[in-house]
Amino acid sequence: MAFDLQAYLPYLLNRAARRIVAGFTDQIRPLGVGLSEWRVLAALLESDAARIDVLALATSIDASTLSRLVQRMAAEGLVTRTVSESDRRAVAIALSTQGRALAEQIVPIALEWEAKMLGSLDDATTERLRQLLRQLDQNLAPHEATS
Amino acid sequence: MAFDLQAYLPYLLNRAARRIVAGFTDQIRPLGVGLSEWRVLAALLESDAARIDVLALATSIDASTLSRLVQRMAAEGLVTRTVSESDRRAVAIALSTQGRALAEQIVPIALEWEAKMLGSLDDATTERLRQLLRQLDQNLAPHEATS
DNA sequence: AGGAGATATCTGCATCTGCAGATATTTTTT
DNA sequence: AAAAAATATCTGCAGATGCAGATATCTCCT
Repeated sequence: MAFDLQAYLPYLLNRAARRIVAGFTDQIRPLGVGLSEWRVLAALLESDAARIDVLALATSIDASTLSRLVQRMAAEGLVTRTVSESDRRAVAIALSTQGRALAEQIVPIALEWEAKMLGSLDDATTERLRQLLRQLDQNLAPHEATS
Repeated sequence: MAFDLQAYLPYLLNRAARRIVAGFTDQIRPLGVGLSEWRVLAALLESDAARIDVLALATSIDASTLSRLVQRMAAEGLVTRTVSESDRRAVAIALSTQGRALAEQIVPIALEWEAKMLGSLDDATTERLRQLLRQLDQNLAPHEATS
């Protein structure tokens, strides 16, 4: 049976993904955050006061996981949790001053790792890669409800 | 602070990877195997009677995880575990008849998902992608011991 | 041969994660 | 307005995973 795991694209994709997660995570651990925390911080840098479900979408983290994560981050003083006025089921998550400082401290590290991952690829290739990854993601999207 | 998580390559890489894992895993679950089991089966299709550490390298699964995984797969009758003659620390893992049949049953499903992921990309682009992913992986490799 | 160090695997443990099912609140139906 | 359905978050649970530290065996040096 002909099957070459080492040439199988989903495997290669996973391998590269795990690799960068491992390296980056190691580097930010001393700052007291893991990958998921960083994703939340990064997402909040863009749109502050986001709800859990919005954050879940932005970070690709499951809402239940995110719920617990955000609780811990709030306890650590990185974010604030405020019950929404208009919808008391919802919680608005925002960066605290400390959280923002931490996020801004990590951004350059994240960019370093992106650069390290890309190595000597030129800008055009990088852009092509970004486009390809988005395409793959879209091809795999649960279902295109062409409503 | 300018940072766009949605354009950040490591994130995109992870997202695509998780997506295909989720879909593929869902599809093979009825067969009683998860992603890791499949990786082991696939690796064994190529080089039978591999040791744990070799399998760990081939599948990117941690040796301790793999140890437990292989024990379970042996209990399920998918693989055989044989203490090596020449080195009694080592264990040779091989596909059982049943394991091989299962592996060969999954191969076409795996290829389907690869195709689904690639969508309408032509062969040249696919090959380019494969090359890029390998490049990224190499750029991130722990350390190039150019011994 | 005897011991130090390397190697292969296994076990303990602590964490992360996601699904399924609660709970609380809002919106839509009737 | 009451009931039904939808929505946002949270909790219970059970499995996967990886690191660190055992354990067993082998290799090399003296």
